[in-house]
Order: sequence, then structure tokens, then C-alpha cells
Amino acid sequence: MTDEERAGWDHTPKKQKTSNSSPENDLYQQRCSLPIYPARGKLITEIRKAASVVVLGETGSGKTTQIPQYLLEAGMTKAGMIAVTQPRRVAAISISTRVADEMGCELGTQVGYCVRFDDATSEQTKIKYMTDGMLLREAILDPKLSRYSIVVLDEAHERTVHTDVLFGVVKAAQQHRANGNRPLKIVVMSATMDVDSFSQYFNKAPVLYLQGRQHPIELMYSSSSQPDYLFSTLVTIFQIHQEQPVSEDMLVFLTGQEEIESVARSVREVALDLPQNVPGLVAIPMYASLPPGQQLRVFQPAPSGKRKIILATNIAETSVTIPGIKHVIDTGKVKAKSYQAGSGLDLLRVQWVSQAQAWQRTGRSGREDSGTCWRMYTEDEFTKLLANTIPEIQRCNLSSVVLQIMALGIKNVLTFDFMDPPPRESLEAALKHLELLGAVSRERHLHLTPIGKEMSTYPLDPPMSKVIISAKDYGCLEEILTIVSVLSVESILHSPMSKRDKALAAWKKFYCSEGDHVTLLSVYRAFKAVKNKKEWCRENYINHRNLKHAMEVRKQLRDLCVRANLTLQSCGHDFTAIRKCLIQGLFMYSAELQCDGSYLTLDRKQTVSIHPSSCLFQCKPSYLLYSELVQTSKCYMRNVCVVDAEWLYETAPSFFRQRCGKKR
DNA sequence: GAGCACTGC
Repeated sequence: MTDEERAGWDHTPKKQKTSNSSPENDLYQQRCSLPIYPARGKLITEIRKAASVVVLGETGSGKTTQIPQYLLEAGMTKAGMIAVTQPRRVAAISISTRVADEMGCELGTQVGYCVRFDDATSEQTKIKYMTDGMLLREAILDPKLSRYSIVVLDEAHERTVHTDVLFGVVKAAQQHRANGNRPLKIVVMSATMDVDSFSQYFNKAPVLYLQGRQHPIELMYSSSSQPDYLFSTLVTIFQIHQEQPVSEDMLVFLTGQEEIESVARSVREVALDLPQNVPGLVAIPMYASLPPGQQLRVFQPAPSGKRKIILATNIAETSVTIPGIKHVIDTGKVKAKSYQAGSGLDLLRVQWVSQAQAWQRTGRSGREDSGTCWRMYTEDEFTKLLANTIPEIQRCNLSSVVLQIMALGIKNVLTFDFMDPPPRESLEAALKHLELLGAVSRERHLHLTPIGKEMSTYPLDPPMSKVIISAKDYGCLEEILTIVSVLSVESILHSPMSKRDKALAAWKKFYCSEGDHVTLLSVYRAFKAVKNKKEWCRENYINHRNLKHAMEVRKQLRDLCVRANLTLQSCGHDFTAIRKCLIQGLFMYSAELQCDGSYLTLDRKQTVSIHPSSCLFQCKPSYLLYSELVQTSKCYMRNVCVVDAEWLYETAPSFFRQRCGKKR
């Protein structure tokens, strides 16, 4: 979503009966005054002419809201809907709300949206805003995307895994439909200059440039390299504060929660010692794990006579737009995920941003008026940064992506038409993982097994899908649905740092000797049984919101199971059945106790420890399953479950024979 | 004896 489109309206659907497309209408006037409006005719002509078009639209051009309407008005939806994909749910919902307003129709009629858990479309729908992940799901059922005449891939420059896979999917669908009477048009929309690769990939598609409404921004570089970017950031904050008008708010890009809270403390401390004649300031943190109520603080104006300083992660680069920012301080650092197929471990590391990311941050200062961006690095350092951020698909675990691609009917993932192919080792590692789960087979040729096909219907990581479809063999689908749902949302255990001991004491009554999975099940069961759920959550340090979310996920998974004719059996208190079932998907995530009290993983022989948040932290069972490994100060197993060596061996004899040869 | 960039189905 562009800045223009994000700002200035609330997210609640407005139901409007009068038509807004009459010339005397305000919204109509607004539409005509957008920078994109003069290009309307040319856009329609070009998109009509070419099979694929790339649109480069600066922020504020209005491309996301207007282009779909232009195509509709030009009669280009006769043979099917227009799909407009977005990387984020809130964007799909709020933009479609805006467009419905502009068109003077009710949301869900001609204009609608479709995101997980929420489908606001109908038979009348002509323009459908949706998340990229949603279109990908649809593609598994219908690889030709036959309901659509045009697919608009918005925010393509963000290069999410879903968008990257969609590139290949829509391109293949277009080829399939090229000779029929209903060709598929593709519009790729990007906000960065790097559009050549998009054009090349989509058969040299023409590139259309749109003017934006960005104001001039002054760039300030450090004169010398800064060894301590936090210190130079603090100095710069107070330099700006003392020299610039107090009405000009500041946005500082930092790497994470801890850093933000510590800088916030420093800012407040230094502010106490400012001379009398210097105005006051308020430091406001902004990061994703902040409770929603506190996130809203960034939108409130500063108390009069004070300056607002927002300390944010890269959430403020794309997901949240804060109005009124005049100064941006860019530390040039970001915390990002890196994955090496070799270690099989996801890592979060602080690293340099790319040039494109730096420009994105810079742009946050010139929204309503001219602005300034203060870079905490030299111009020379800037030129040495990567031009573009490495696409996510090249730095993540690919098991679920590979499963999805194969479910789309693509024969060989290794030759799938990626715009930027991921490393071969990552694809091979994913295939090996799926083979262990019985989802793919290499007999004669590489193919998806019936189990793999079934697994691909669940919105889960492959191990968890495997656990679900295995539950029928253990008569515990009800329990497994609960456990899988709770594991797939953010933690339901709420542990405020100040009340850690109290929280721990409250959880003790749910603890089960079998491990965290069964413990989470007992929390969920207790929650279902009580009347006053909110109060119960507060008393027991349980996160009510995340638990509600888990219930929503559970309902979706349950529906999918019913559709697959899986019987919803309960095993009551037979936790052995549950643990044996978990092994079916997680056996490669197992560890063995060593004589010295440490643990070694069974597949790569890595030294690991039980995470201190686990209910088994002080226990030493001989064999464990874990849901994930996290590398922090040590390599920790998070969410562990006690198992028998025999069960592991019975589940995957050849896997364990290779790895524990001497034992058997 | 700890620690969480950001999304999404």
C-alpha cells in the first residue's frame, strides 16, 4: 500500500448507498486530483495491449486504489475478476474499504477482500483485494486461476516468499491460457527503481512510470564512520532537538525491542539535564510485540510544546505509516533472519540494510512536506551496501514452499521458474525433509505422494500437517488439533518481565511430566472449561488474545479435517497416543541425553539445551522431541516432549539406523 | 537459568 492510500481513513467499512462517481462528489474530485489520473488513458491502452505490464509508481501515486478501478471502468473484467494481491492483511482490508467508498458501493459487492479467516466477496465481486498467500492457496485448487482475467501483484518490490512463488504461478497460468479465448493479464506494481528484473522475467513486459507526490528530502551523511551507532544516534537526536523547531517529529530506525527500550531510557535521562530554554520531548517505542494499545501512541500528537521521537524497528518501513514525520534517523542496521541449509538453523542477526531499504526509510520523512534524513554512516559506506535486500526466498527454510509448489502440479521444483532462484542446497534440503515425512518420493521420478498432497491442504509447516493427518492412527485428532493450533500462534503464556515469578507459579498447575505440548493442551482445556475467560487469563498469566487466535486457527483446521473425512476422535487422558502421534511429524527433531547431562540432536549431533521457558527445564529425560531450535546465547530446544527411543526407531527405522548405528 | 526483525496461509 502506498503512503497516500494508507493514511487518513479508518479501517471500519463504511456503508454508503449514494453514488460517489458523480462529478460533484468529493471523493470523485479527490480521485481526479491524484498524480496517476492524467496517465489513466495511457495505462488502460498499455495494459489492454500487452500481456504483462510493470508499473513503477512512487509512493503517493494512487496506483493501488486507482488502476483496478480504471480497468473495471474500461470493461476489462468481462471475462473474470481482477485480483490485487498485498503482502499484508490490513492493507488488503483497508484498501478495499477505500475503493468501495470511492465507487459508492458496499464492501463485499463489486469490491471485496479475501484474507485468512475473513472473506468479504460475493458473486458480484469484480475487484478482489487479497493477501498473496491467499491467492497462492487458491492456485493449488486451480493453477490456471481461471476466475481471474487480470492479476495485479502489488508491492512486488517487497519480494515476500509468497509474491516470489506467485510470480512463477501467474506466469505459468498465463502461458497455459495464452492460446485460449480467455488470456490472463499480469500487472506487476513496484515502488522501487529495480523494475528491469520484473520486466525481463515477464517476457520483456513494458514498464510504465508514474509520478508520485514525494516532497524533497535533504540527505545528511556522517562525516566519518561511526563505531558506536547507538551513541551517534543519541547525539544526533539531541542535536536535532536543540536546533530544529519543536513541532518537527522524529523517527529513528533501530534493530529490536531491547535496543529500542534502552535508547528510550537514555533519551529520557538526557532530557532531564537539558537547559531550561530547550523544550521537552517524548520518546515512544514502536515494535510488533508491543501491545496494540501502546502501538497506537505513535499516532497521538505530542503534548503541546514537546517533540515526539518515535523509536521503531523496520515495522515503520512498510507496515505502519506515521504521519507528520519531518526527521528520519537511519542507523543503517536491521535485524534479519538468515538461514543456512547446512546448519538447518534459523538465526536472527543484526546486519546492514540494503540501499533500497535505506531509501525506503528516507522516504518516511517526506510525506506531507519536505524532510531530512540523517544517516548514521558515511556516503562511502552507503555506496558499499547491497543495492537490494536479498529476497526472503533465498534466505529461509523452503520445506513448505517446496510442498506448495509441488502441490501446484509443478513437476520439478529444481527447475521451477523462480525470478531469483534460491540456493540449490536449500531446495535439496527441503526435498530431503519432505521425503523423510513421506510427502515426496523419488521412486522413478520426483513426485508428491498422496500423503504429501493431503499435507499441502493445511496452512501449516509440513511437520505439523503430518502430525494432523497421522492423528487418525492414534485416535487423538481432537487433542492434536488443539496442540497444533496453539503452537502455530504466538505464545499463549504471558510473562511480563516484572512478574515472572508470579507467572511461573500460576503455570505450575498446568505442568505435565510429558512436556510442553501436553502442558499447552491442559492450559487450553482449562480455558475452555471456565466461565469468565478474560479474568481467568489475567489471573493465570495467559494471553487471552493469542488463545482466541488459536481457537480461530483450530476451527479452520478442524473444518479442513472434516472435509478430508478425518474422524474427530478424542484420546481423553491417553497422553502416550498424543506423543506417538507427534513423533510422526517431528521425529527428525529429536535429541538424546548425554552422560555429561547435555543433549545432542539425533540428526546432526548438535549440542542443544532445554529452553528455560520449558516445563521440563529442570528435568533430564533420556529422549526428547522439540518443535523448534533457537540460537541465542546457546542453542535451545523450544517446546519439548518426552519420548521413548523405541517409538522413534519404530517410526523411522532407516533414519535412526543411519544416525545411531551402534545402538541397534 | 532466557529473550522475541517482519509478514502470511
